[in-house]
Amino acid sequence: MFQPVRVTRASDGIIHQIKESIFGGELRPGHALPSEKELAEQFKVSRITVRDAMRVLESQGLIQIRVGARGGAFVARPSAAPVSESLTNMLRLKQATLRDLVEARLLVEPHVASIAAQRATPEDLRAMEAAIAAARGARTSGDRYFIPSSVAFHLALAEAAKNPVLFFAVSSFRALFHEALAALLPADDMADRAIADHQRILEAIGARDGGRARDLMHEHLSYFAARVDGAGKPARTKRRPAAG
Amino acid sequence: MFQPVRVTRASDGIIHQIKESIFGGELRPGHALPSEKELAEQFKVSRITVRDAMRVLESQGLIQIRVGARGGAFVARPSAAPVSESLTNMLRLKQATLRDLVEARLLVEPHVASIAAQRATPEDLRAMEAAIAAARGARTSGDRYFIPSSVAFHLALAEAAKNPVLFFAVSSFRALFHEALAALLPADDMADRAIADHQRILEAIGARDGGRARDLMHEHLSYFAARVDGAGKPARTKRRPAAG
DNA sequence: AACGTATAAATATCATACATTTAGCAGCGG
DNA sequence: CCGCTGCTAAATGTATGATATTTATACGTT
Repeated sequence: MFQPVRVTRASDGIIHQIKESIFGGELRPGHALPSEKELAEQFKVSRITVRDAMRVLESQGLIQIRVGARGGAFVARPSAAPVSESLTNMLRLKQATLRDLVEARLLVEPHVASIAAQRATPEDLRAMEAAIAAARGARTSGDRYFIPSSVAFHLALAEAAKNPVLFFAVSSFRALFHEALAALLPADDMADRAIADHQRILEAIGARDGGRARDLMHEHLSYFAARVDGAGKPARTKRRPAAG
Repeated sequence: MFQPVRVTRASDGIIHQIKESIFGGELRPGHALPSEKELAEQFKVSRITVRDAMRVLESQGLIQIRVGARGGAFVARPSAAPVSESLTNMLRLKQATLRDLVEARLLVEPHVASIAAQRATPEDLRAMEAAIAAARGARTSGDRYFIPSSVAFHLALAEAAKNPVLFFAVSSFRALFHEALAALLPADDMADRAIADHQRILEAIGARDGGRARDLMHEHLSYFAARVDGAGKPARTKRRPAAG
């Protein structure tokens, strides 16, 4: 019947108020918050309590803290990193398998590719083109780790779908997948195949052929899934001892 | 060429070490960490530094902190809450629209339903059945807010797909959607419709008819999307002033 | 003009003390 | 024997004040 009133922790109240200010638009990305000392005075609490709140806001990716003169807390730009990290943490806790991850990607990314084919702007196409070019450059200069360029392509594609929800989902899935992928030896032929696949997907998107983009993406992911899939290996870089 | 060495912040090192212990399996869900005082001694830092680390770990959903005797930090069970909150934060920052959210759900959930039809265990079916029964009970007792029961059904269904990646995705999407939904007046007929839809989806899953489950889920989501979709309203409960 | 240095502002950390929460126990009374 | 009350200890929450580090900026020297 009655509701508990003021469950401990003053920092929660501070977190809430600052969040409201950010989401309400009073504090926009890039804006500086007052210093810890000033915040402590405004909220009528000690600096410690303010710092607790800042730590949480920072770890959630809402603010960025810089030390030194002209330092302080600044409202952060939206980024997939905290979402991705959060998801990664939970999947590790739950001991999700690579197979689970592959299944999710096969469900989401082909469809995202088809949407991107409908909505990609010229800038999006250029970004994807640039990612492919960077991958080629890295290849010819002998860099065996094509993963960063591969990530750039897929993210540019997800961006082209113009749906932030799907963008964050794709970003998060890929982060974990590539972490696992990087643990394997990156085979040379995989890099070449990836670049060729990306090029064809880009062409389909440029031609506004959503169906073909979807099919190509599905094929692309299936190929790499087969190469990585060690029959349900855990999606974690460090192997646990046998007992597990 | 060279990597920066020891970027400030001792608490980051503590966070890293504790994470490794958790992901490495040395600390399992439910296990208690040493007290702040003991941790401070082990890490050779002050209690403040330890607390900073604890705040971050707690906000990321890796540990849970209880105050009082027998209190302390305990390794948390995997939960979609932190992922969902993270995603919600970023979507608000990016001013994602309900339309974006609906698109993502329409892409993911029908497919999840079809997978669930293949993999649901008897317990899963019972859980879904129980969620529907709870919704009916709440309806007859005059509770207009059927949302919690609706959430329970969809989560039980996502659980039945036996893929933690998809489960977290569905959980996160739904959290934000229902927050927006709750801001509207919950119409009585919507509750009845939802319950009826859920029942039919459950039957399709029970009959192992993945295709029908997918179609029903798509129809279900489309119906509610149409009811909620106010032509691209921001996915946030509090409306910004006109200027925005 | 380039380089080093002092300075100031802010966060990072430390040490200590006190407040608050909460489980468990002991004691009292029925 | 049961149940309530209140004490107590252990842990986190908060406060205070001080020191250490980081870093942009201004200043001065060469």
